[in-house]
Amino acid sequence: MPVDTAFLDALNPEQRRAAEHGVGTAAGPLLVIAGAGSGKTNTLAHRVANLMVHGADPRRILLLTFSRRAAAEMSRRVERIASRVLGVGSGAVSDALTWAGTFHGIGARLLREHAHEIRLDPAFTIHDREDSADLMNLVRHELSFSEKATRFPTKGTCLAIYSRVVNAQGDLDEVLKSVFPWCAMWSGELRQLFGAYVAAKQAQNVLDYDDLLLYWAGMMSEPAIGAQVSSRFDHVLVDEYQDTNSLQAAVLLAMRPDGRGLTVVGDDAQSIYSFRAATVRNILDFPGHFSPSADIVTLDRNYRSSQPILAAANAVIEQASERFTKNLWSDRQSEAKPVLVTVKDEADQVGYVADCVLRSREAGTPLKQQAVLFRTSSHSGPLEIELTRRNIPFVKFGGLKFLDAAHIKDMLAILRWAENLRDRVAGFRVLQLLPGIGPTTAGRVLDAIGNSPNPAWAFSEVPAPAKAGQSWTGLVDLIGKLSKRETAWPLELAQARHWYEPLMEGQYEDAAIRVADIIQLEQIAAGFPNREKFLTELTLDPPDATSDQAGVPQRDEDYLILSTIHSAKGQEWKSVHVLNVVDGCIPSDLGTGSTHELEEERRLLYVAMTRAKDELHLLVPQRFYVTQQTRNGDRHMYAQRTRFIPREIKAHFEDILWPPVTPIRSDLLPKAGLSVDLASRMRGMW
DNA sequence: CAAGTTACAGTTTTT
DNA sequence: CTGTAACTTG
Repeated sequence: MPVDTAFLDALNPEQRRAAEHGVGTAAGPLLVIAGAGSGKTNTLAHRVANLMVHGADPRRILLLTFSRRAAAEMSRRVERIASRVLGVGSGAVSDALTWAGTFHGIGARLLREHAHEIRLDPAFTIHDREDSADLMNLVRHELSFSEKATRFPTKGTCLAIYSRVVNAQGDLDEVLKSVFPWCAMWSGELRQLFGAYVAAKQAQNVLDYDDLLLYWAGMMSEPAIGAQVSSRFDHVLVDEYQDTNSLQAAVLLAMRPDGRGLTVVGDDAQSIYSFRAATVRNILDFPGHFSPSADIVTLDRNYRSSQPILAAANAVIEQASERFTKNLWSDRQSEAKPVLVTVKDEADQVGYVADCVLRSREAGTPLKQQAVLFRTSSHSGPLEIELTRRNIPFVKFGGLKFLDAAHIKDMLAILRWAENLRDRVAGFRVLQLLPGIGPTTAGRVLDAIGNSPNPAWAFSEVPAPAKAGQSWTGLVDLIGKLSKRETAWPLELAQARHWYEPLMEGQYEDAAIRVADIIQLEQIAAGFPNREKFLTELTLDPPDATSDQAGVPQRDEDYLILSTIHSAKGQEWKSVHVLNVVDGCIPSDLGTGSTHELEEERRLLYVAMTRAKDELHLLVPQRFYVTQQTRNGDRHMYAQRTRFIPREIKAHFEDILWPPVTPIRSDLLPKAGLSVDLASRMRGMW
């Protein structure tokens, strides 16, 4: 049957090649190297649509993206293209494209569906990083490692080591030597700790982030089950492949051992997640995994940025010691070079950004089309204050989240404990909400429950601890009801709130605000079909924006975007400001240890710069505030322009000083000007 | 011995 | 504007 593929005419030849690759017959593996702004999402969406036009079943297409937001965007685009061509009603396509999500999210779903085959209780709950660290801490104390004469690594470090070993599929001693050399002396203890940690997770029926991948990989390595799982899909497409780690690659290869129907898309120049064990080797080694090896399509035409912005970004990435992709090109001519703005300090930096944002808005660029990016979340603090002062609405991505607030975590812990009474971290938190119950008592109660075959019953039988007040019976009652699912979702939350509210009033001064947050949580909960889905999705992909008004952004209003560079991945704006383009921030002084880390910082600047379409401002404060770890407290530091923009490439930028200085006539104030200048330079040397 | 209280230091990036 | 450490109190 002839198929109408006129919709592919909108693509350029390379994009079209990617979209049409191996359609119809069983397609061989395909690697798409897609530079920044090269229409990657669009190409992938066209490919999916084209597969469907040629008869692929959307329910048998697995689409692995890096966030739920990216998955939603992809579904939306596929929907728009495919519904027109296939002539089906609105929503029909994206509803059928059900297997779109992150590796972790898809892993969780597959594990629940196949739980019985791998002897896993499908009611498992998922620990986020902090929960995992708490459990690690519990185990660490049980093994008395906290009482070592020389300091044992903290819970966070222990978890980081564990996670690294799992995700990089490495050997503990190797990982210690290369990434955590200062912990190498603890190798034996760590091994013991991790063993106990794994045992604790299993006893409590909880999985951490890494387990979602690890169990998935394990499941795939059982020939019978693996074949069954992979046979559920005809096509597997992976976005942002440069940011996957070795464990994810193993899962992927197990899903498509011969590479049939497999497409991966990525850009090694934008690899910025190696701290999460992502390895650029994945994308480089991809073609060679198969025979014949995978086809490669390179998209190097940039549709996003103006030529001068692109030239500057290329100049930055060109200094990288190792590179695989070609320079991007664009025919979006423009006179405006990116601007390198030198300002005195952070206060001026913030003033410049606010002025500039408002000016652009007056000139017709809505706030939503503008973004301010920064290396670390805390760098935006002063800006947030200034924006609030000037009444400029904004939404911040990355950093502290709605879910991180203590009262929200309390509520979620109640739900999670009810979902899985063996989840010790959740129970530990909930029990200690009661006045008079501390770690020891909570631990005793949990022991009584955990050892019982019927935890819910065991909990109702636990004698009320002497010091716990009347709230005790309330809690037993609440957990009983919730775990028996006597209340319809999402009313459970209101029920939990009624128990929690009085306790909160004793605990917090601002209880009223916090109650409002919880009510907001209830609204979010209403968007999920049930408790399990709610808890799973929320831990795997928490709402990542915080606005000045806590919670969700005001829908209709215009607002400025603030984002960490990491969270800006895949996005674009007309005008972009990057804060603190200064050695110590970019590269972060924590990231200059190895050339490996340094190269990643360089790519980070590249990613930030390539988000801009028409206007790009890099801010260089000469003096900035650091919070010094130990002695002397906070102090100012004299900063230098980032080493990634050396003198040789400065010609790509327009250099300006702000606020503009009116030239001082040298015959009037020569000495004062000179001495100030020298003094700061002297201090700047140290 | 366990809980509560106070003091104090600490802050990359994220599924 | 939080988590931990040391101290005080029941």
